[in-house]
Amino acid sequence: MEPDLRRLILDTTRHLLVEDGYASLSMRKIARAIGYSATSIYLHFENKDALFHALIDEGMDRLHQALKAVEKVHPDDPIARLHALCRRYVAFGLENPEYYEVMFMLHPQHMERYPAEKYRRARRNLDLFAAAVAAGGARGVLAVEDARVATSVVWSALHGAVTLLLARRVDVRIDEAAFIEAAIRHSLRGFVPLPEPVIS
Amino acid sequence: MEPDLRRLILDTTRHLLVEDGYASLSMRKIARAIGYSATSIYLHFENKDALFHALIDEGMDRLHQALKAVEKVHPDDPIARLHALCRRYVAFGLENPEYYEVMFMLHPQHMERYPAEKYRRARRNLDLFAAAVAAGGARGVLAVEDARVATSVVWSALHGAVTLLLARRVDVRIDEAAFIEAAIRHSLRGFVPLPEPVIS
DNA sequence: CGGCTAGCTTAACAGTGTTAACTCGAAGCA
DNA sequence: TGCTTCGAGTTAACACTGTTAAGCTAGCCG
Repeated sequence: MEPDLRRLILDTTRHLLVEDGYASLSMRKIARAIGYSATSIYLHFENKDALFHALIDEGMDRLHQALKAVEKVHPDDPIARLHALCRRYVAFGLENPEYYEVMFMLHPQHMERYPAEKYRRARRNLDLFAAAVAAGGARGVLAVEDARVATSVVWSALHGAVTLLLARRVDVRIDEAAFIEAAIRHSLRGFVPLPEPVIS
Repeated sequence: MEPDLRRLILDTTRHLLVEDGYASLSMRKIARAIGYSATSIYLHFENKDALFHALIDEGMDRLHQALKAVEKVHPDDPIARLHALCRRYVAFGLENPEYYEVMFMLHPQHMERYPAEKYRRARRNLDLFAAAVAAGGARGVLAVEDARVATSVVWSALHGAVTLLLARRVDVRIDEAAFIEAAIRHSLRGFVPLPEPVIS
């Protein structure tokens, strides 16, 4: 009956994810929400994991679009570009907690491994950071030893901030915006070229 | 019959958590492992959440002991102390993924909120970091604006590294130890005093 | 009309957290 | 000793979960 039940399932799932969270989401609940029986979902997705993988795909695409948009704003200033990418990444995580959770926080234990073939899609997002880091390194404005490692380190810092905020583990007396800005600045300051190693 | 069934439940739960992971852990499975009926667990713990809260308590204590041990090694060098605390924190997370998960990665959605009264216990661990950060700030060897924020920022970076590693999201071509060391150094370098703001 | 198929359904299996009601033995006490 | 109380542990049940097997049915093709 429905022309694109798959599309309807995905939208409803995302919607329920926002409303009730990942923990309480069930196939039967999704089915109830769309007015079909639970088994209909299995006609469009192999299982619950496959459904979440599809959501990861969409989330990665959305993030990529968001990051690409800010990337173009600073084509010639790697530091400003990196700063903007960081802000956008954290903002995306906080604006789309349901996406962020399925994209980056579900463990291999919780979910069948995200197919390796699809990892490339996920890596595109990291590549935008890597390009800015490498450009800054090449231009000498950022102290970068290994661009690949440095990129992961920055990502790691952003990921830590997002996840702590989403899990509400950050001291409530700290202003959220101030914390985010401090985390990003702190991470970028880790790239400041030093005359000699101060930290041994 | 059993002199301390509560103790047995906790140990078995931790054991199962290590072996099979959080996702596949059930009250009935725990009960089967200890040779009691599932409902016996409810005589010692209000519900599954309470059982996990007890595990959080133990994890926080273990972490505190680990951090206190390294804290005493560098009583007069805030930077070295902070560095050692960071290493130990990450090591703890990777050595005790099951504890780390229930301690810092379960969402309020997944679990009844960890009681506010017990948060103090959790905060003790952060306080060890805060003391080192504040000491470094007072001594002028670390550039610290707001010690509370700075402490959370460092913690956030460590948390990001631990969670990405546990979720196996870090590029497999990057050596784990190198990544950890880079993340910690990067975070500490964010405290290097600067003559003027390079990052606007 | 008969047969096929796509799309959806119901029924079922084995599992989950949790509650209510029960058993049963030990302890306390008259 | 006999009776009661109590507490630790039990079974049975409820309302869920993801998933599979089998069945139904409307529409299309020959």
